Amino acid sequence: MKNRLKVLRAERDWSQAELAGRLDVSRQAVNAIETGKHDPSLPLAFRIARLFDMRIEDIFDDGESA
Amino acid sequence: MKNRLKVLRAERDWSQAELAGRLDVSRQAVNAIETGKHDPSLPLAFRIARLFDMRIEDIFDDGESA
DNA sequence: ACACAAAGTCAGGTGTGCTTGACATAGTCA
DNA sequence: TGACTATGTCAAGCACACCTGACTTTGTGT
Repeated sequence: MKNRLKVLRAERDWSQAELAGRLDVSRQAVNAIETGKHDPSLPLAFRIARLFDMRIEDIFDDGESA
Repeated sequence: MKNRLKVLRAERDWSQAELAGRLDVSRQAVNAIETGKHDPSLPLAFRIARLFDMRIEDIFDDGESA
């Protein structure tokens, strides 16, 4: 599952630790999602989408055509 | 995490087993999601949204105000 | 009463999302 | 050089998302 977390974070000039704090998860969890090691849980995906005021589908991409 | 799976399924007159087949998961997985015992993984949430041609946020509700 | 389909549930197992704590590396700056 | 920040990574552990297989319950129809 690809995602735009790193870009969205860079646009706001946040560190991984700063983003982790805003999402109430560990810094390692943010890193693992950004580097593609894990997909977030659905509740965490909701928190991420809400934080950036976007839809989940606009942040994450599971690669299926349509 | 609340969801509208049961209603969407009823609108199409599908059994849990039929929906499970279309999502490529077990019947018990569908049942657990409908009865609120589990949240789906993000990839499964994407498959569900795609199957019903809706956004994830229109099917699932994590209860946060905005 | 009987058969059947759908739904719900349980046990036992596997894989993963997330945790804390620790450590390595690279970049910046006094 | 030495201190500090950001990032990446590892290990060990916990909780949960899924699995198969089996069983019970409920509703429908003969």
